[in-house]
Amino acid sequence: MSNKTSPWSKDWYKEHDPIYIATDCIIFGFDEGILKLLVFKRRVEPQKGAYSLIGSFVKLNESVTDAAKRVLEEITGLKNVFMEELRTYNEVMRDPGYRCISIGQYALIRISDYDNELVEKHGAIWYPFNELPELVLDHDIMVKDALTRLRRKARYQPIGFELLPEKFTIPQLQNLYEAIYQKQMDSRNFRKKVLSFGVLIKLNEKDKLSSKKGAFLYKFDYDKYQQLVASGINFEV
Amino acid sequence: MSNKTSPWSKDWYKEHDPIYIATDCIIFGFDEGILKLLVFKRRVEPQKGAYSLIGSFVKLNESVTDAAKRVLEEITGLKNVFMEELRTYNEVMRDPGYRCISIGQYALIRISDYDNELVEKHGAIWYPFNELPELVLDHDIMVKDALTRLRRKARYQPIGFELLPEKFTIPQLQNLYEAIYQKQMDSRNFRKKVLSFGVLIKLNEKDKLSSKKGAFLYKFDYDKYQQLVASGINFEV
DNA sequence: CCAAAAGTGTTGAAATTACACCCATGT
DNA sequence: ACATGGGTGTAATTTCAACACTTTTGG
Repeated sequence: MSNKTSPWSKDWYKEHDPIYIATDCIIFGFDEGILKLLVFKRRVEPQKGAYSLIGSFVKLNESVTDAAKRVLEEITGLKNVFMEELRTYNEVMRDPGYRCISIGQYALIRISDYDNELVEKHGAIWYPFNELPELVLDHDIMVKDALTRLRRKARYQPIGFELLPEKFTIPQLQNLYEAIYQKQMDSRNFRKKVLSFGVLIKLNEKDKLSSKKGAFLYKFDYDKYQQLVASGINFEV
Repeated sequence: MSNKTSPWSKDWYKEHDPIYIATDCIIFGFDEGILKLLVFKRRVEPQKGAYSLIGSFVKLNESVTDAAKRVLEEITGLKNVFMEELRTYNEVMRDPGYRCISIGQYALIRISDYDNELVEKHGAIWYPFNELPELVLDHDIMVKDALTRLRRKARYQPIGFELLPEKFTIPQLQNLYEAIYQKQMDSRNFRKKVLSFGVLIKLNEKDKLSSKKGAFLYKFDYDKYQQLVASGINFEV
């Protein structure tokens, strides 16, 4: 129990059952054309050596969102990442330690930004999505759910940008979508579609890392995007 | 605290903060062309007389889903209703009684089926969606969230059928969609669309309640629907 | 000069929208 | 006979999917 004084004058609900609340983060990254997930190798018993998602118990005086932000910053050094609640995992016996409900949250991070030293210090590892080890408890299910959500969400909201550096090329964006949906797309149609939304700003710079010709860099126009959303636009990719 | 014996040999998480968990149900019904919500007038202090959603604390030995089913059956007499988790409401100070996280769940029920006596006995009332009174705590937000979800969900999964009687007419179905989306639709296009999915079985009976000519009754083909979903079909309405 | 990735348009098919009249029947 | 809601088809538009070649440049 936190040793801060409680902001409630008394506990009106004493006759009910309190339950432990945890939050587990399904953290996606995108690097070298591969979708990756940040997992964590347990260094203490029980289940030492087993892989799990990154998570934490929720404290009495913090919201679930704050708890997730806290662990995320602790391990990656990043603030202000895109994060969204997935669902609760609330089966009575899901956790052998005690009754504990976990709230899954998935996060998208720019893999170029994170603090590698911090990540290693905490025993966290970026795993290619296709080569994930088995995870503890119901964390495998959480990962599956998160991918499903990411796929659905990316269809009608341009969240893909959260996984790319601030400046990116159209082919990079296409690679990301191909990694998310695990299928090839036609480059002409893809370009046409994403440009048609009018939320990409073409820059006067080229990225020459992946080709001799070089590809123009773009950035995402958040303001324009907000306007369009407000006006009720659809963003199916 | 429930006085059953705990299925856990010991509490491994003693040093963490337990929190109360509640679940609140956003219960939609459809009656006489109007989308309705089942709300509840508090008959005890605090906030006696205020309206709230129907909810319950989650017990140590029941899942959140079970808790929601329990209150739903208690109040409507119905089992096996369509219900789905919406999201958690987890702000630290959302409940002045004590730290309590609520898990919102929305349910769709056939308004023809519920047990009216039970509903009245519990002080519950069907309110037209457009005339809802103010609700306690953050329940107004839950309702708003649930409507948003219902609208999104109804676009790609035929959950509308959950709100209609087993046998229904196409005009009834259209009325429902018009109530959900608050806009008029073209009857020819609507009919074409819903029939094109091939999940409606036309019956040899007519419903004559709303017209002299009478409209053919249909029922929903759950098996066919499952097949189509398995084969990866899209159901945008 | 050549390998490798970037960039660009057109065409046919399919889906979506808009739109107006006849039908059946209870009163 | 008439008012009421049920039922039907077609044409115009838009969106989507398929498809291949030219450009640039570092090595």
